[in-house]
Amino acid sequence: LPQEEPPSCPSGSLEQPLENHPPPSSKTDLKRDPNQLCVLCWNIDGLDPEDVQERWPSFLRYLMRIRADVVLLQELIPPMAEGLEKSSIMKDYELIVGNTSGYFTGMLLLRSRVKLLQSTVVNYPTTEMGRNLLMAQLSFSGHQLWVMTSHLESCKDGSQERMNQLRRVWKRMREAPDDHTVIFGGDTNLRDREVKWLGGVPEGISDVWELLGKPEDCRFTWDTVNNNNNDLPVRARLRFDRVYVRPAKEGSKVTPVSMQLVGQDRLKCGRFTSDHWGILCKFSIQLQLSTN
Amino acid sequence: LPQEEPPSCPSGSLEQPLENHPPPSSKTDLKRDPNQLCVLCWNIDGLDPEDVQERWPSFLRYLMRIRADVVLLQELIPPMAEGLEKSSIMKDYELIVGNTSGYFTGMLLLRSRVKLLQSTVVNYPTTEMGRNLLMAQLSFSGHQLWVMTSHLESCKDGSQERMNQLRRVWKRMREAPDDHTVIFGGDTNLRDREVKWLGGVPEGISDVWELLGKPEDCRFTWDTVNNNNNDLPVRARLRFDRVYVRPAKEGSKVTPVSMQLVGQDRLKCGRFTSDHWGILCKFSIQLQLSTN
DNA sequence: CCCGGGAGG
DNA sequence: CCCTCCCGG
Repeated sequence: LPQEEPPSCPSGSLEQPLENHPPPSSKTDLKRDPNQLCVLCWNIDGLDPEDVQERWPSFLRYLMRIRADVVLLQELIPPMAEGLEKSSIMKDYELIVGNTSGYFTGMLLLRSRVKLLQSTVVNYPTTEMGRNLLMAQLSFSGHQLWVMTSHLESCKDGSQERMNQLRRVWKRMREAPDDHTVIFGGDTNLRDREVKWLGGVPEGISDVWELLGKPEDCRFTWDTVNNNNNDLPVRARLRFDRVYVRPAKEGSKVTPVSMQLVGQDRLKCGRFTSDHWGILCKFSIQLQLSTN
Repeated sequence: LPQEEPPSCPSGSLEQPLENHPPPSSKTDLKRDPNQLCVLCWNIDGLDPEDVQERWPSFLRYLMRIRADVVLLQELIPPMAEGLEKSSIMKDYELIVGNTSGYFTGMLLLRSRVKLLQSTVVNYPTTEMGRNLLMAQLSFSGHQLWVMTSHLESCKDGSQERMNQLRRVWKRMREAPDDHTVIFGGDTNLRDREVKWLGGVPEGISDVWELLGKPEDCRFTWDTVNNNNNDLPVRARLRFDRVYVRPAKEGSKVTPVSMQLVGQDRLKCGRFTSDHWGILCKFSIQLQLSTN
C-alpha cells in the first residue's frame, strides 16, 4: 500500500486512496483547467544501478499519476530513454532528449495539452561533464512558452563552471521573446552562496521557491537526512533542484501557485525512486490584458 | 660567498662583488633619482618555522641591500614584526601592518624618500583566512601615491573568494583620486584563468609584468622547480605575486621601468629565504604636464 | 602552498 | 553526490 498520497495535476490532491481513484487519462486531460500549467522536474538518478527493478516502475507510476503537462528530467540514461519510448507513457507524451549517450536531460510533453513548436540543445562550451541546456518552445492553451532544463555541473569543485552555466541559463531566459513565458527547471547543483556570488537572481527572473515564500517543506530536494539512496553517513541537505520563471512582458501573466516534493514514498527495497526528490510546480497562466 | 648579485635601488645593478660594494645608506638616499620609485613586494613565508635562524637574517640583508622606497610584505608573523621594530632597519624605515596577530601584511616605507600621510586597513567581509587590504597614502618627490598590498585568499578552493577580493582591490585602485598614482603589489594567489573569468584586468589598471612584455625570467614567483622550500615532489610554477598600477589621470606620469625577482640565493641550509621569490619593481614617475 | 584521488565521517 | 582530511605524485 502506498505510504504517500501522490499529487496529481488534474485534481490537485487526491481525496481517495490511490487504488480507488480513477487515474488521470487522456480523456480527463480535456477537462483540466486550461490556465493551470503543471511542471514536474526530477533528477531520476539513472547513474544509480541499484534497485532499478523497483525504482524504474515506481518512476513510471509517478509519471502516470501526476500526469504533468511538462516533465523536466535529469540523469536519464539510454535504457531509460528506450524504456520510456516503449512504455504506455508514450501514448500521451512526446519525449525529447538533450543527448543520446552517457546521461542526459529530457522533457516529456503531454500531447493533449502542450504543442511542441521547436527544441534546441545548447552545449556549455567549457563543461567537463557533458552538460547542456535543453530548451523547448511550446504552445499551451494559447500561451507561448519556452521551457528549459539542464543538469548543471556537479560537485563542489564544479562551482565556477556551474556559475558560468547558470549565467548562460539566465541569459537565455532573459533573451526569450517578450510575449513568451519562460520556465526553467533543473538540477542546478547550486549552493546558495553561488547565487549570492553572482549577485543574486537577475532582475526579471524569479526563483519559484522564493516567490512562494520559501516553504520549508520543499526546501531541500537533495536530503541525506531523509533519503538514504546515497548511503551517506552524514546529514547533508541542499536545494539542488530549482525552478526559475521569467514572466512574459506581454501576452500572458504567469503566477506560481504551488510547489511540492514528490518521490518520498519509500520502496520495498528500503530506498527511494531517486536520490533527489522531484519538484511538482503548478502555475496559473492567464491572458494578459494589453497595456497599450 | 653570495651566489647572487643582489639588485639594489640606488645603483640599479651592482658592478662589484657584494663585499666590495658600499651598501646604500641614508646618506646615499639623498643622491638617488627622485623620479625613480623602487618597490619590493615579497611574501616572506612567516608560517614556515624551519631554518628561520638563516632565513630571517637573509631577509634583513636583502632589505638592507635593496633599500627599496616601499616594501610590501605578506605573511609576516608577530615575531617578525617585533624583529623588524628592533632591527637597525627601523632607523630608516617606518613599518605599518595589516594586523598584529596570526599572519598579516605590512609595509616598510623609507623615511628619507617617502612620507606616510595616512594608512587604512580594509577587511574582506567574507574571507575565511583573515585577509585584508592594507593601503597607504604617500608623498614621494612631490608625487601623490596610494600604495596597497594584500595577501589574497589562498589555495584552489579559495578561487571565488579570491576573485571577490581582487575585485575589491581593483575597485579601490579605480576609486583613488585622479591626481594619485596607485600601485598595488601582493601575493594574489591568482591563477590566470581567474583573471580571465573576471573579464581581464579592468580598463585603467595594468599588470606591470604584462606592461613590461611578460619577461619569462620573472614570470613565476612561486616555483617548486627552482625553489625547494615546500619540498613538493612535483613541478608547479605559478605567478602568484603580481603588481598592478593605475596611473594618475593628472599630476604625475608613471612608467614601469624594470622588474626582477629577488631571494634566489640558496642559503647554507639548502633552502631559500622564502617559498616565494620577491618582486623588485622600479617605476619612473615624472611630473605630468597639464593637458588643460 | 601544486594537483588529483581515495578514505572515512 | 555531502564534506574534510590525508596521501602520493
